[in-house]
Amino acid sequence: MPVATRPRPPRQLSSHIVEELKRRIGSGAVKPGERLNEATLAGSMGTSRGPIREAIRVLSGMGLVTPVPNRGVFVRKVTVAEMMEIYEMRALIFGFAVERAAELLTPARRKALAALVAQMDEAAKAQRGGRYYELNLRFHSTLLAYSNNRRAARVYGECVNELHLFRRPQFNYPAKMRRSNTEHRAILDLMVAGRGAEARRIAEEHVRAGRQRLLESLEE
Amino acid sequence: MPVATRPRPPRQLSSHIVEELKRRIGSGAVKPGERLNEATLAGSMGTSRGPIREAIRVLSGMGLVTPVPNRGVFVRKVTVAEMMEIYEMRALIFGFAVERAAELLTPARRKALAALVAQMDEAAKAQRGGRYYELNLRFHSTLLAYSNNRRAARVYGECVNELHLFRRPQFNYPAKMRRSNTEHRAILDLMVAGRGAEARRIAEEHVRAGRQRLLESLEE
DNA sequence: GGCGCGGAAAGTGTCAACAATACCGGCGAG
DNA sequence: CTCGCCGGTATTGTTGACACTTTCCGCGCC
Repeated sequence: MPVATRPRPPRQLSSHIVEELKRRIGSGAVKPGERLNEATLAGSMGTSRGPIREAIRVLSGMGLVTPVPNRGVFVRKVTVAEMMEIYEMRALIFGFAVERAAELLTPARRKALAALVAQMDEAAKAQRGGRYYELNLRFHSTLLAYSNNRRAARVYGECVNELHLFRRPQFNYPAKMRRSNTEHRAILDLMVAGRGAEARRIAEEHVRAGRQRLLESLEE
Repeated sequence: MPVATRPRPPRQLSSHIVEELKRRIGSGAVKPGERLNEATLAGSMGTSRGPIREAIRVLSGMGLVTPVPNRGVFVRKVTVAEMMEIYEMRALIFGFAVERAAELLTPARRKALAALVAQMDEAAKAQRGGRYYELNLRFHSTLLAYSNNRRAARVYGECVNELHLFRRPQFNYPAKMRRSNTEHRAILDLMVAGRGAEARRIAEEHVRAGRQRLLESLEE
């Protein structure tokens, strides 16, 4: 009986499996193009194939995996061309969100963003790439939240998720972190100054610059 | 044996169920906020609950329905506020796509778009609202395809899907159709003239104008 | 030696039954 | 009369078993 062997109580819903699978895909534990074996996953999750299949269908609806009839589902393989397209969408939406967030900026929000930038400075100084990466995600998603457009935030989140695979090993060099954070500060300053349109332009360039940095690191 | 009683061979995959459910939601056969009963659906589709559940999970991943643990899934209720947000996204992405499509315009593509505009003129003259609606969707999705950014096309398609419920009963008045198509022609003309940035601005306004028209028709 | 070909193995697609949970009555106490 | 308790019922969550398809490997044939 697996009752005693499982520390956590039997999960109430298959949504936990979705999270676990997203984590495995995002962390690279399962690589793009790989097939998800239902029986194996069921074994490793301590459940039956039913919930696994349902979780897989959720991922399929989100476009993270592509199902092939009678052959199984394969984790989405993001080509470089697709990556470029996704980055363009990210730039577009992020720029939009920055301009909106500038219009809707409050003192509290301004403080929260400034705090994040300061923390990123510290992380860069301490050469803590992982921490910077995490704060960077938070900074961007916070801005999206401040745009008061949940739809935009959702789409942006999906783009970021799919770029995870490519972006993980970035930000190991302090120079890159500093340059990136300089752009963050420029965006925030322009927002505070009420120059939303300019902030938007810088924000778009910021994302495109990130794409360029990633592209160069891929070609090595 | 159901072999002889079923005209179509037993469906190969639950993806047909997904299509059917999307159709039912899009056509208003099941209304927003309504619960999807697995057993009932299974009966009406002539299948078991398993495939139904999987199809429902796909819709859940796409955000068309929201699952509540132990209570079932409910079709997404789009509030007016959310509709505004989605329209903003649509305007943003459509404008972006128009500018890109202008850069990538070829004679063949130009002809295809012009043909659609001409057909919409005919539909408007014949007061065929349904046909105009369909052509209108095609015109927009064609432009998205011509932007050569599949990601943008996908997100745009999702937005349109969720707006379906609101937009269906539009375009019953010839005046609205004509005005809408005038904007289409303006966009295309600017694209052909190589003035992509202006086309983009008009395209954004075109979507926002559609939103405004819809908003007014809702307040009656 | 290369090429189909048949059959076993693996894996997905489907189903019916069981367990667990939430809704909906009525009933009694305060 | 209202509030809380308590069964009955409907519905979701989960499981194991079975059918079907694809894949792969060894074998015989050309």
